[in-house]
Amino acid sequence: MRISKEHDVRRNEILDKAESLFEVKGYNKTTVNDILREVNIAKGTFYYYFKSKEEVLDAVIDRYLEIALERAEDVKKRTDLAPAEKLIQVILGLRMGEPNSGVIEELHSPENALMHQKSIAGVVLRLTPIMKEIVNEGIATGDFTTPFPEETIKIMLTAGFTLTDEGMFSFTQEERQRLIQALFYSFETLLGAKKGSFDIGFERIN
Amino acid sequence: MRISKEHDVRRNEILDKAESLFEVKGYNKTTVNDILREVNIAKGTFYYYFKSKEEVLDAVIDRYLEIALERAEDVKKRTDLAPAEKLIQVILGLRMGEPNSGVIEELHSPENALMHQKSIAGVVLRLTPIMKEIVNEGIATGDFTTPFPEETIKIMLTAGFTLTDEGMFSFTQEERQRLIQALFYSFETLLGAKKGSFDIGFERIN
DNA sequence: AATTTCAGACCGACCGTCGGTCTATTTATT
DNA sequence: AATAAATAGACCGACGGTCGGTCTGAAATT
Repeated sequence: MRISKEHDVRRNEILDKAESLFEVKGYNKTTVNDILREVNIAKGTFYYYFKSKEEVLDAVIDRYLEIALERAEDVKKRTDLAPAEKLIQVILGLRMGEPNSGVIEELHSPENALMHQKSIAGVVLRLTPIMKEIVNEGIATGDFTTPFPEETIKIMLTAGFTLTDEGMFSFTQEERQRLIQALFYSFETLLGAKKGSFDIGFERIN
Repeated sequence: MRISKEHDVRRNEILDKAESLFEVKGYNKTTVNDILREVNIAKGTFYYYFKSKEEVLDAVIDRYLEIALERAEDVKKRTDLAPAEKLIQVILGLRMGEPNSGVIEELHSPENALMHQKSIAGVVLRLTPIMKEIVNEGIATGDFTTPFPEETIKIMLTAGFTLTDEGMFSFTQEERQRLIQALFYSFETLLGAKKGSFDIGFERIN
């Protein structure tokens, strides 16, 4: 039996199922055949929409990044938040290392190394410009002072993204909270922000 | 024709050739058959020494880490260096992101994602304890002040390792130098060290 | 209104490659 | 001679990807 659908509908079906499979079994262990079974299509159909399994991964990550970027843009525009608070919001919006939230980070490392790497690269490349504008605001208002605004952002994004990845490092609840505290404290320090301006309550990270 | 060798000799032969293949073609694209051809052994021999291709990768990385750790221990012991200078030495000893130096970082990302991830995890896990001792020295002498010594080390290691990976990000010569400056500046700042104590001459990074 | 044409969605058999297994055989050790 | 260690390479199954072709609905032609 043959079911024909609109291009974008089918494409998104594939993306949705692939995404959840990647989350559950990891990218490596997810077979193209797994995806076919889930979406109920034939091999040919899959390769009609994507030219490789990796391209599906790219598309999945892209979709996630698009959402994150939009959220970040919204936060940037707000006038009721101080620059520091905006940065906190943007970072929390990434929901780094939190299972079942976005696309990223499940299971043990070998399965998801590629997904992890592509995610970091994407986040750093695309989120840095927006965050840089926020930091510049902060510099203009005198909230921040730093000789390396852009580099500071990149450092904090990579470190945060990698260290909170449960597939790479494991920690107790306390270690995790302490790490997150340290990350925000470091951001604050490197930006030369007022002490305490990057403090977040525990409720916000769990 | 059949050539028999001592266990460790053969094992290291495999490791050596695998390592250079990983560097040249990347881990993913390097076939077990490639390794066999290079070492001139049969499949059975390979799997007599290693139970999987991934185990070879682990062994290669482990060898690299062993060397880095030894260097770090040596630096730690020295009495002619200030803590800050010791940390610089340890980090430069990693030769992060430098092609053809250690095992790590060649080519484009997808091929080496796993290698990269395992390297970071290994470096962070095994190097942090040693660097922590050095930082503690610095705290004792009053050179450093920080509420998060261990976390600071981890942040700087992951950021440095990832951002200088030419397989993930590309930069011009100037961008690269500026990034490295920023990394050392950040380390200095987060450790609360005296300004300029982490300054390095350009000669030392090229 | 009936028929032809066309494009794009879809199908699944097939292929080459690759990591890994199995068992036989040779070499070293005692 | 017996045993263990090392080597060999034919073989296997799974996987990503290809290819030739089919189905369907809508536009164009008659």
